[in-house]
Amino acid sequence: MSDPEMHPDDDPYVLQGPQPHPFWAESVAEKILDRVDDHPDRDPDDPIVIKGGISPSGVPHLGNMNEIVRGYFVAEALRERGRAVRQVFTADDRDPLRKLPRKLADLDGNVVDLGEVNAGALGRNLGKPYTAIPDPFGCCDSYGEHFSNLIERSAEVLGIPVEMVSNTELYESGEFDDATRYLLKNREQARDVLGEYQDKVDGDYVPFNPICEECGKITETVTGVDLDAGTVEYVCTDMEAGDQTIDGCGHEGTATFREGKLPWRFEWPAQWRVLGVDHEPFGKDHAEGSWPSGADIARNVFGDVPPVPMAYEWFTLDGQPFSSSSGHVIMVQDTLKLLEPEVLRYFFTKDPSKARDFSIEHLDQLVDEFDGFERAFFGEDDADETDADIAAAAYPPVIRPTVAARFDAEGAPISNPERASVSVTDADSRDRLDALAEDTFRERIRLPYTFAAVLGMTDDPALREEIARREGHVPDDAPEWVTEFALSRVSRAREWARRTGNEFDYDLKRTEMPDVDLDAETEVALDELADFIEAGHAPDEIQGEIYESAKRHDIDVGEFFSVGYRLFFDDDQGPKLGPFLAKLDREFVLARLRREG
RNA sequence: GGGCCGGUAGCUCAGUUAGGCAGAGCGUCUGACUCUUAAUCAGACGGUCGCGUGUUCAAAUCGCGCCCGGCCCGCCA
Repeated sequence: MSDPEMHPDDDPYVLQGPQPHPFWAESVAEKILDRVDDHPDRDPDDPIVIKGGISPSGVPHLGNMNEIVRGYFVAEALRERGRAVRQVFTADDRDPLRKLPRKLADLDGNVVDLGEVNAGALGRNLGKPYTAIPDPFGCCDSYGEHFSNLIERSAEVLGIPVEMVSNTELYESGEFDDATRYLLKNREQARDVLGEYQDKVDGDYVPFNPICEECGKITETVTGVDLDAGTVEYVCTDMEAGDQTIDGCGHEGTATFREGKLPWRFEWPAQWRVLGVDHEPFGKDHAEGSWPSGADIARNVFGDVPPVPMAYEWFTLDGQPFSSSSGHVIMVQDTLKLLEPEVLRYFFTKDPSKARDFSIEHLDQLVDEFDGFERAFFGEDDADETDADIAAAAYPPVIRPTVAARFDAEGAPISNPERASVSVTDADSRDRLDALAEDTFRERIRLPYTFAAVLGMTDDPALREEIARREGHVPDDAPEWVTEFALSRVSRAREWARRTGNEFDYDLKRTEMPDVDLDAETEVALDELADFIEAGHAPDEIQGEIYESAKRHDIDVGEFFSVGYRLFFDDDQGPKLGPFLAKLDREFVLARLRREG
């Protein structure tokens, strides 16, 4: 094994060094155009193909979404330049199940322990292709289809148009036949090239793994190749999978090219060939491993030009690596309970060559940053030039699926839209929506995230709105859709505060009175306050009376407020108390101030 | 052991192309507002730009050496 020279175009760290554009996706798009327009045998009118792909092996977490969302921004930059783009995603579902995941997720994105589904049944399927394993949830045709569906839904809720391609179907329909035949015919050459990267490749190596017709597992021992018949002979031997061995059944049989799979290092370049892939982002795990060999195989075995690569760094979740097995994961569906989809899309506009933490604890920072990004696009901030340039390029693809979801074809706002994101690819709709974003959507109001969290202290929508108005976030003349849109952040921010249990996690203690320790003076002051409220006074007057009653009894004003917050929120801070108490139902307020329950 | 990517304020991150005063937001602290929803406003604190070294009038930025973290270099994907 040596260290083969890499073709200069195949360096996967494409964002290293000088870049022509401030937004990375535009720089990558430009690279793709250079390659595509240079390509001797390709029709410039053919759509550019961007691919991503993973094995549907378990919970598809936010990190996995890089495969789709990074490609989306590149696709958008190309569409912006008038090119037609197909974004495809291969579910690499003929890969064998190698070990049992500890966590799974149902189609709605609820994570469950392996023990909650039929683990025993799953264990019998080690070594079989994901599409040959029954769905543990029983809702899809196979294990592979279940998790492919989950990935597809993740893309869908982000409004990203992806064509899902099942690898198994590519094999079964014969799409891989030619590439397989070619590799088997040229297996000397295939061995030589791959042998540069892998020690294990020896004279017996055959780049094809049949599926055993007896036990259904992927096998590795090919004993003969019959190109004319289009078959291989095999023996079903044991297979090493990490530290464990998956037993073979010893069966000797014959398989067609459709009854097996190519080893990954060949399968990837074969996918590029079959699907005509022009660009593919991939995680850093591939960057030094399968990418260099794959690019080499494409060039020097298949005689193809490999796609424009892009290695991306991995995300962490609250500072720790994502781990499907331990359950340290978050899915798109989860994050959308905490943030608007455009904020999540924005997260993926950041430089892919840097590792990034998705911090739930500091989610308010991400949202604030997004709000600033949006203001920069609309020219509402004195953003610096670079930020403005990035916003100009990145904001339209970030916001378009949101605008598409919230306005109908005539540009009229849709109240409580069913979906938060709708994907759009055709040029006319894109233009219409971008114009809509520029003139109508620019009126949107974003409540500061932490303020929205505080508004979540009450479930009463009218009260939320009133407080938002009183605090000047929503002007009197705001159109109805603007108000609704502004307040739609409250439930998400509320969920964030609740989940993190942070200082914005106010919760009106309606049913049970929190423990309070009161001295006699304070009790009298509270009684007087209750009497005052009972007599019927305006919100501002109640606020004033809180001061007055505290002063009358020589109680520190700050402490008296704290007592109030303790009584109603079991917290030492909270909303502006007077107006808030004025809005709550009188009976409850009086009873609580009088410590009656 | 070898290769690659990353390391900038307490936190999240810009800035590294093309060398030119060390930056933003958040947090913290102080002050103001006849003071209590995230307040707001003003100000302050906060840095060995991972470490060292070389080049340079000038280094977060370029070279070399090293440290730390991650990934790859077996299999698999």
